[in-house]
Amino acid sequence: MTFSEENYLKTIYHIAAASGVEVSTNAIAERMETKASSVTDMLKKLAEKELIVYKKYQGVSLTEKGKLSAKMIVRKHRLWEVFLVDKLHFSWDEVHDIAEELEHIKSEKLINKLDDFLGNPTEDPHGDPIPDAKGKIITVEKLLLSELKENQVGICVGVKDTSPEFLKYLDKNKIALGSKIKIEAIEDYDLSLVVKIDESDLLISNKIASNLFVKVV
Amino acid sequence: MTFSEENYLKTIYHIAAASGVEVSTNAIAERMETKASSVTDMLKKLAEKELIVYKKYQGVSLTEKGKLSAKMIVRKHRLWEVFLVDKLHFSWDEVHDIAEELEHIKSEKLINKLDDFLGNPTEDPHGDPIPDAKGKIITVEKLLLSELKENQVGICVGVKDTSPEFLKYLDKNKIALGSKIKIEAIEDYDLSLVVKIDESDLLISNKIASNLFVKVV
DNA sequence: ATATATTTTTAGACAAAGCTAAAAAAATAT
DNA sequence: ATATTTTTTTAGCTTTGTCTAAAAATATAT
Repeated sequence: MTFSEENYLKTIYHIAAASGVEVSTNAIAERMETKASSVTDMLKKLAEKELIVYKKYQGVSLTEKGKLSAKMIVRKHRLWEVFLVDKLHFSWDEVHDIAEELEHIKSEKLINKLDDFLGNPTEDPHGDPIPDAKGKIITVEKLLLSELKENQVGICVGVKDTSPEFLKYLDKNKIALGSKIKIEAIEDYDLSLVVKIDESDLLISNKIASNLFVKVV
Repeated sequence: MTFSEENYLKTIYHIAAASGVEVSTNAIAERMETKASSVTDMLKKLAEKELIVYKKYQGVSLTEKGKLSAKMIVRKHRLWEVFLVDKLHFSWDEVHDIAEELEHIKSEKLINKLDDFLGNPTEDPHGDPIPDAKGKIITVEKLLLSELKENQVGICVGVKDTSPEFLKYLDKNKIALGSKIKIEAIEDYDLSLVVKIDESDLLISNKIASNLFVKVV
């Protein structure tokens, strides 16, 4: 499989996971910052290889084979992210682009040895689950911080937006995976929140709260 | 720089290091298992980018810029090999192909952090020197085992042939970097050697001895 | 010194993956 | 129900890196 094929597969996987339905040509094009015509070409190729089910004008879905391939790419991406953060001490906002390259290294033995070396982590530095060697994914049920009510307490378990900008904001405000977040007050007008992060108070916007996953305690 | 350009540069670097003179189109083609016509095309491109000096029919040499680029690729290759052997416990005959892929990952920060993580090694698992971040290479003077006289003692510091076949032969016979090798006798007829590896006797052919680097003690 | 052999380059094709512009299909609006 | 808009596909072109076959340059041998 080429890098390009792998990238398409991964993109389709992510969009499908988020939407649940058939994935449209335009959705893929937008996400990959490419043209719809290029996407159509690639879809034909992936269908030919039986990695996706494709009917003209009807959008695509992954076959079992395609889904497994996609999960293996995601597995590689997330394991490398753990390596970069835990072993090489990169910050969580720096690792995505490098992992985008590392995820294409082709050696099952390598990735399984890396998995062991890292202690078989189940989540990457952003709280996203890491599929195991068979593609199995353990999902923790989690809520957006914006879904909590006043006085509820959550533990930060992941981020929805993984952009460097958002991650840097979190660093700056001492919010990390594992942080205890209590909703002190919700402002009706703009849905902004007064929260207690571990022991200090902070005012955060609804936009921030809508991109933070928490597990209610 | 593309993967392909990097591979050409690295090949030219290795051939030049071994021969010292201009590198011929055919030598590159042979080493890369490609056709001379493909090489010619690429040479024009690399010359255009001022990575090599190329005059038609006269062979090529690396510019300073090209040499530094090549060294950085070699640096990455060898550091990844150390990672694979030291941290992931691959054997030294397994790491070359994976490192061929990893050497193309583009992040200076990554490679420098990896270097630190590995303890700034100066040699890869085959005894080859690892260029530092500036391209500086520390070379230990070393001899081929086949150049020693009877009763001389050497420490194995590297291999000339890095093929899996040769490396597996060495493993099988308990020869590793650091092994103490004493020449007990040299057979005039075929130049085969009776040697003492650490504490046990072994008969090895001249071909083996011509691929083992030692430092005389 | 000339003929032969080898090496290198050129010319022209091809596959992969992208693009633009135009055509076709599907979705939406009146 | 028809017209308009949006989405998707097709057709044809570009670039990168490869190839084969033929031509040109260089090296070798007689």
